[in-house]
Amino acid sequence: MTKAEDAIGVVAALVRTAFLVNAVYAESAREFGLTPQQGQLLCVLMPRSYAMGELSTILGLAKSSLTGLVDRTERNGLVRRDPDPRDPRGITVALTPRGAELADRFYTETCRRVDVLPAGLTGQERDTVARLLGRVIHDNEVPVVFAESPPDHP
Amino acid sequence: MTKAEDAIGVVAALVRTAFLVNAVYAESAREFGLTPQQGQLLCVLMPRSYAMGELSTILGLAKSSLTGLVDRTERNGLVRRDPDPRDPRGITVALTPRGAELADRFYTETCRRVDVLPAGLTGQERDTVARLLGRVIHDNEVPVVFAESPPDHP
DNA sequence: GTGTCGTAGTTCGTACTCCGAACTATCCGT
DNA sequence: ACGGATAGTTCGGAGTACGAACTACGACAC
Repeated sequence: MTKAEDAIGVVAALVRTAFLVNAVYAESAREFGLTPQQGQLLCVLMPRSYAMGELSTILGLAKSSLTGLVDRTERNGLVRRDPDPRDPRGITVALTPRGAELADRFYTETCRRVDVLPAGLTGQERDTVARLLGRVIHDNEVPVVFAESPPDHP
Repeated sequence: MTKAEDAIGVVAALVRTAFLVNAVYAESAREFGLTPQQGQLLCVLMPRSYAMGELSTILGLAKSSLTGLVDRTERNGLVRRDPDPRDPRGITVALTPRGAELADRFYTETCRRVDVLPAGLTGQERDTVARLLGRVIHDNEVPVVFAESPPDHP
């Protein structure tokens, strides 16, 4: 049984877990020569490419912020801007081959690192956490900033 | 029952929850005229003051990064640098009255906002999440960047 | 006492993040 | 063809973060 002094409320549990996960995410990105934001961009683009406006919504950034992020990531050769054939104003951002390869490696390694965080939980407890947080994510319409499975796509 | 397609693994659940909580935290800070980092600094300092080196460890920042953060927060009149009586080299960072008042309000409001995220869960489910994440936090020795209860102190 | 080494914080230069306001160019409805 | 929405970019400014180099002091040895 958990001692009373160690008990914690949902709110603190969520905030502190977020802090932990962020730190791990940032550390993982760092070792791939990525900033957390650039890593996140790569992860979002793994399944498919998006327009700037879509990315802006998904990542929760102002469009002007995104321009810079894509600029820098593009300069690193990881993403590419393609014109949208249907609308001359629009562009779509896609991973370059190098970006896709790096995204895969970063994603895999980050999964590995986050996976060990709940190492002290039983398989069933992990499932419970996944299921309950899954509901929270669903209820709050959290965008897919981190996919469930890697290149599981068709 | 959750549909299979909605099922999610622990890793993605943790990463996406972190994303959600961060966004809420940042939004809350913003409305108090704080950056997330400054808000976090205030929250850490709520129970007591710390030396720069301690803060550096707690927040996971390089000491040089912390100097700037404390500088800016100090410039805003929210924290104060006091000399450490026991060691002329050291200083301790403490909340000013204004900082303490703002920290309280920010903390309370942020709690309120994070608290509604798992609104779709039953009381028991919330307890389960709190207990399991509490173990993860404990196992990974996550510093108290966000306290359990507000000014619960004597 | 006087080295010498470690520790506490700061400074400096650099790169990145983020925003809002203003701007350009194009789409779309009338 | 006009006028209002929409897609992205540019610009200026504040903040974040790091490592390397530096200052100043404590602590231990001799």
